[in-house]
Amino acid sequence: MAEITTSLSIGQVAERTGLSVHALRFYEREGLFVNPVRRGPGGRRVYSQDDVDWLTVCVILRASGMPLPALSRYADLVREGAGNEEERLALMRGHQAHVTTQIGRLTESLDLIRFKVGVYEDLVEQGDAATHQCHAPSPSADEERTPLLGHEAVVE
Amino acid sequence: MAEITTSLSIGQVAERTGLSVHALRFYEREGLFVNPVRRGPGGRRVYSQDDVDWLTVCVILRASGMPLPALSRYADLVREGAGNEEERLALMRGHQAHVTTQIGRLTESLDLIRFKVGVYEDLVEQGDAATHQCHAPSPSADEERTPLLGHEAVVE
DNA sequence: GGTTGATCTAGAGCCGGGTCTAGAACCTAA
DNA sequence: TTAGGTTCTAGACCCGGCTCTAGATCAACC
Repeated sequence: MAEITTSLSIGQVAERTGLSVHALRFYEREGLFVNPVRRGPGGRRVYSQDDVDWLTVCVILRASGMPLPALSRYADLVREGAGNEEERLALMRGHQAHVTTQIGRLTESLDLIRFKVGVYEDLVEQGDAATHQCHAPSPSADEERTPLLGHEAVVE
Repeated sequence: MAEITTSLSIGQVAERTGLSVHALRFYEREGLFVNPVRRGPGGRRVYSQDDVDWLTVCVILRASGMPLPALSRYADLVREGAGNEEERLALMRGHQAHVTTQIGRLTESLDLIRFKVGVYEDLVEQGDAATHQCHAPSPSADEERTPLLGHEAVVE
């Protein structure tokens, strides 16, 4: 119970959230804060630990692709207080679905990428062998077709 | 062996790649094509099935976050022909790493999102119960702290 | 009192990745 | 032959999400 309320400067908040001071002011303009940012003497912004916690959540949601308007809407709901949990739930579920499909897409892409990495690993290995053993021409045509994932994938 | 070489209009290619005709012309300007796009009488673009295959790969790589300059570089390497497989490998491995860490980040974010969804599900359920049974006050303060992922997560 | 360094505001600029427009040319089909 | 749809080029525009600038103010230290 030593610290009543931590008060932090914009620079300190930038440090501990990983956001730039510019981004912090920008987020404020965009209405991403739940509580209006307090001002100290001289008109400087004063942040609390709660602000940092909230921003930490924001950073995670942003990193997972939540657009600023959604984040701003979420902040609105939280600011309003209890009673709108259904809407918060809907918002979060929407984002959850979004992230889940995004992970799915990336994982699919990774199949292709791994396939290509495998192909080039083989080619490089063969190339090395040819260099050292002084024969073995490059493997047929440069462009051949190989089945992958149901459709045909060109091996470039 | 019926079709010698498929020739497709820009509209047809747009249809089967999911890219817009605008995007196709834009990609061409950006140097994303391996072979210069042929022109038919009247100066119209003529694409082959190979172009479509290549574009399909491009679409997947783009969807997984490969930036246009990297894609353009990759196209350069393929255009150059055999002999630069090490560099293609490096490029693909770089992108693989990128996608892998991206999936990791999203998965982590999903933990937070799922947590929040759970919290709101509970709150909504309690709210419903309160509505139907006509008592049970809202669960303590709106802002309480709950441990999640090592750091403290605010439940808004 | 002077010199840093952090902060302030308002607004401009930038980057990635397209998207759209205008005005002309071309290609069927009726 | 005329109308509709497609395509052409060059270049402007847009959107999201910051980032940076200018010019002023403030706080702290020597």
